[in-house]
Amino acid sequence: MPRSPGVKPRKAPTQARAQATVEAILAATKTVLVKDGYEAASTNRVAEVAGVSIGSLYQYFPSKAALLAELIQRHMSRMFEVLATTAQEGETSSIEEAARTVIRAVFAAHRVNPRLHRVLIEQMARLGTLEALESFEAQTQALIEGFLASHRAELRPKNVKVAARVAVLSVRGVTLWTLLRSPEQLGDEEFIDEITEMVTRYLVRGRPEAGKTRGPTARRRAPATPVDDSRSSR
Amino acid sequence: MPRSPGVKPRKAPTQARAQATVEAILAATKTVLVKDGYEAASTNRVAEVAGVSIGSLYQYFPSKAALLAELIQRHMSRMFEVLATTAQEGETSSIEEAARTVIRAVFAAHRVNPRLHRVLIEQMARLGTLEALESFEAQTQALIEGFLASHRAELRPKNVKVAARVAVLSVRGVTLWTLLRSPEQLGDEEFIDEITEMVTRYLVRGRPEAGKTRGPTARRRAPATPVDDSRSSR
DNA sequence: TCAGTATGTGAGCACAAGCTCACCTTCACA
DNA sequence: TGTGAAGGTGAGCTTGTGCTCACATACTGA
Repeated sequence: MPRSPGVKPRKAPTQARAQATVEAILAATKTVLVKDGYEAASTNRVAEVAGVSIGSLYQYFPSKAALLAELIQRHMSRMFEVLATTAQEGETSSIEEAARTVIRAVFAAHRVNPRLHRVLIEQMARLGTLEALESFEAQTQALIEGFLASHRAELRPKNVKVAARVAVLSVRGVTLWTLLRSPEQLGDEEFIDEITEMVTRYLVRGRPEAGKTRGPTARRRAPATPVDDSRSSR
Repeated sequence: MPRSPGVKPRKAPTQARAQATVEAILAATKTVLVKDGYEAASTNRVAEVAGVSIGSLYQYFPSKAALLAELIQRHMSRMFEVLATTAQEGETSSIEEAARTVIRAVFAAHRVNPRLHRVLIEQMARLGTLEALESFEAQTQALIEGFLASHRAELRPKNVKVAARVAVLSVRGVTLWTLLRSPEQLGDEEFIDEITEMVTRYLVRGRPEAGKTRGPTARRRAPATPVDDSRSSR
């Protein structure tokens, strides 16, 4: 079932003009994807919205899948940067603090243009093995493993590798499933805190009963969603 | 983007002969889905594999989506039964025991024909709002909430509703993401134990340092996968 | 036995997708 | 200033889809 025939860009644009064309195509892909979903996002439609001829599109992307692959690729890179940055910032703080920061950041990242995220995730599942994804997953794994290793004193599980795997998979699983099934919860601070609590309790040694209670957990809301999800359709 | 036009069965088969046709069609759908994925699963193909004319197919299913919807529907029902049964069995045991049983059962259920599961999940994401799913989600929520409420003495989080939501979402998220990204881990007992540990630590009050250590956690394997995934292709 | 309903058939329609290719335009640079 | 490469065009081919419909056959019950 996993095919992925010619998912790589056909040729790289060298002139600025061509670069602009490629960007226009990708931007149009996003737009159409968000507006009409994957099914309706025909290459002809994308080209039209990009204000570019269908021929030009196929000059740079050998197939419709390649379009998606590139988008996913870029998305993953940005995601990893967010992770790397926050993880690095948390290098000196406790596991709990770091976990909170990272989880917050991940949720926040998914609040940006959730509709696009959704489509990308669906397609990730569909495209099967995609090196971009594999490598992202591996990098993330390594990153968190490194972090946990450097906090071994505080860490409860004896096996760092397993701990990292569980933590990464959980957060990713929860984030994506939340995005798919109840995206509005992506901004629910109480929910985010609870996820943090769960992960922290798993990771940290000798956690007291009440945890670091962060004030009354009245239903707070995350700061105004940084929506890039402008002109959402329907 | 979420459409779902005519996803309900067109008419119910009354004679046994017709019932058989419907079953053949659904079975063929599964087969084709597993073998060739969603894209390649054309209605013509399904009818052919089912040994039934395309007209008959459309007699009972108004659209291709209806086929998927029925499959998902049935799948969800079975899933809920598994949950309900194990949860009921665990009614008298500790949260930890119950959690372990339920999580084990869920993972086991996903080890059966993972390829089919995968396609169904992908389509779940795509079909958007599907009452079957909503209702399943709600029922599950209620079930776990009930269980936790009846174990309030042992429960750490003050808010039962939130606790249930977090637990359900986590387990579901992890299960599905594992299925999608590393299905081989569905049989990794150590992994399952760790997930259980995580959820338990979140749910249970005053958990000791080492937890109920279940012997050396050498990499054990789940009992031979109960594969119905026969003649898997490629 | 036989009307009337339930079930089953499959050629083929309507349509739109992905993609090609023969051709034109713009650019870089000797 | 001219030439080859890079960039861009879009009519239209091919393919295969989801699905309909006019019809044939099997079953049921009076």
